Amino acid sequence: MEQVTLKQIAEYLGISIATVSKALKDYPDVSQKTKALVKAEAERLNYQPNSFAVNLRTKESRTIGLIIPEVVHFFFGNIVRAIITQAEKKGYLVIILQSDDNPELEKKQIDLLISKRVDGIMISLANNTVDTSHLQKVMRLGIPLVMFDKISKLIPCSKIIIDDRKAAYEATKHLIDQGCTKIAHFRGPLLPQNSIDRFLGYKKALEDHGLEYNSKHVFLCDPIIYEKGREHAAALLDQDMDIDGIFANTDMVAIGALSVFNERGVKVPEHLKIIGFSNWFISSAMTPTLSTVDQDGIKMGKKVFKRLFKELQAKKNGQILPPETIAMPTKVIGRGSSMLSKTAVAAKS
Amino acid sequence: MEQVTLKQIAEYLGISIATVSKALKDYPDVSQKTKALVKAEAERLNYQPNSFAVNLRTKESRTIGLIIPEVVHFFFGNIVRAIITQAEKKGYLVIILQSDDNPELEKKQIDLLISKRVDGIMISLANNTVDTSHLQKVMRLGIPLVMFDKISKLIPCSKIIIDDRKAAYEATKHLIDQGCTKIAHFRGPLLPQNSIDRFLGYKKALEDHGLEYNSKHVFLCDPIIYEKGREHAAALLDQDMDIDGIFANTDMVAIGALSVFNERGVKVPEHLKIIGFSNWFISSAMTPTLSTVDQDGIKMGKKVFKRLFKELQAKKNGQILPPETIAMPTKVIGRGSSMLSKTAVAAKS
DNA sequence: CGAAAATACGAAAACGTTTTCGGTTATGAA
DNA sequence: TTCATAACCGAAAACGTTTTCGTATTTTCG
Repeated sequence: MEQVTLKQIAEYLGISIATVSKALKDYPDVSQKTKALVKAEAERLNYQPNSFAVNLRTKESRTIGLIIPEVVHFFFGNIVRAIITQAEKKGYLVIILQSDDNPELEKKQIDLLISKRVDGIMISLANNTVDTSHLQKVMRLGIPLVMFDKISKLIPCSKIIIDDRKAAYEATKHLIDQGCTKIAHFRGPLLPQNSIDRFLGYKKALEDHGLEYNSKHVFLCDPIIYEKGREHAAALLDQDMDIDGIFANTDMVAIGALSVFNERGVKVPEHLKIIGFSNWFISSAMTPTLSTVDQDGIKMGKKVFKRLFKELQAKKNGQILPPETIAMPTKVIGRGSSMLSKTAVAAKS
Repeated sequence: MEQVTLKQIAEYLGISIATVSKALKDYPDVSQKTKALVKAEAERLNYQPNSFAVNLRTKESRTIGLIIPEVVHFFFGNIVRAIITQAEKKGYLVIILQSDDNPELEKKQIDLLISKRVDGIMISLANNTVDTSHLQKVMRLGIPLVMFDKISKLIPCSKIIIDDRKAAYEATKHLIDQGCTKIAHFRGPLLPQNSIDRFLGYKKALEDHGLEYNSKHVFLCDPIIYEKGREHAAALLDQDMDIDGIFANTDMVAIGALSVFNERGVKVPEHLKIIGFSNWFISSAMTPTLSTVDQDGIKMGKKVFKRLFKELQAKKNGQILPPETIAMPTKVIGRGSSMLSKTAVAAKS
């Protein structure tokens, strides 16, 4: 029941603790013979180093922290998954915390991770995080920090993002290409850079294609949930607005809208075309299938960890890497909700 | 940049390390005056105890491990979320590992958690885990272990589950109550107790209501994915099987089937009724809305952590609790895919 | 006033590892 | 044989905390 220690192996073999330790780590100043003996004994006793002691001595925990607004989320879920997998391959364990989009909680969680002495931190900010003092603290302590998806431009750390503006532009352009002329936007909350950029991309696309921008055609979804999609879709119909296309901030919202149109007999895509964002798995299972913007969570998660790992390695060598911002590619996926032809088309971006 | 230690506070105040430590922990043998001084100084220097040292000394990490087959999953996602939240409230951090339904990986991850000296472990087994030696090892080391959802009856630890058999029985009965007489079952893989029990519940319901059980009406979904639902639904139609109801192992499979019926113009629920399992959020957003069995991941997650916490506390007091198996309630949720009336009905269970 | 009891503090060991540095023995060369 | 060198091993410090136990000082009370 009690875990075996170096001391026990040493006593059993009648040698010193130091030699046992060195033998197990293949130090050159231990003979092959004793190495073999020690290793055999360690194996036999099922020795596992006490990581508390190792951590204390080496000052590293081989553990990294991850804070995200929400775990139950197709996009974030994939990121989490990719990060865990990659980290494990490199011998790192991941502590995951969920901020629930609550800046206060986020702050506490950062402190928690710091006090646990994690080697590095990855974070996607809460929607309305404005005070960034907790993040500055992380930087000040020299803990490698990588932000992704929802970032703050104020913090000089590495960031993995997508070009939301460009992606939104292309989603909107897709609707225009399909013949839409009056396009509404179901936007996300006002604060996060994310929703701002998507909104700006939408607006720019309209302007570039000679369509009038009308602020009445922009609906706020805060929070970004299914119900908001339903709500605004219903409003659209009730007010008899002359809309023939919708660019939704997120698939979830688009699906909400879609459900209202299905209920009310509004034909999609004939009467109205709609495109979402994120390419949740479920969007391809809807009727009609939902057009969307593909945003690969797995690739992003990989990138996030890899960047952190690089900074971790650099720190070990006493270096400090200059922050880097990487934009992941996205692509518009045209499906049944925006295209009459049944053949789905993918436009590169 | 360097973290402040007890020693520094002690030197600054000209007192001993021991007194500083005790002052911060409100030991009775420290005067109010010095306590105040120490606390003020600690606050000022932003002291945070080095958890490595604390862990080493106290032999507990205040960290627990969680292994699940898949993070990106509505049900598991909710469980993860609930566990993280509850754990944080009690001062525990959670290390999450994903087994990808791979028994080998699961084994390695258990070893990883043991070597990290987590205080306790929560696990939902991979679908085809048969060798349970790694779990026995956990038990042998006296590490509190709680299994949930996908469990092994061979391990004498606490388990949080649902009564799959009963739930499946009631789902099938629901279809029968709606007038179905030829009911197919899209079942899960052969090994996990889960799918076995759901299958058995289905079979029992048929028999209890005078309907003939026909093994040709049972379709295997392995893995349990959307595509399998589509595949079997298509087969059903192609072979012109005279089926008027489907009980699917999972909502995902039901949604796959639903999409085929939508495409092929099979009216649901008029021609055919269908019910899923798990009550994924998305099931209420489908057209038609999907009937299902509600299985509350959040409640289950809470229960899982609470049980582990209890065992953790007991262990601290040198006790060891007898294992307990808790079944969480489920309930059938009738929606558009199985009921003609638009009003959804919830039958208690 | 003197003894007993209460109060406040600190010395030191312990947790299990890593790593430096010095020492001992064996090896080889002169 | 002698000395330099290489090969191997171990003593000991260090990481930062917690906690026991002893001691010195003060207080209490007969």
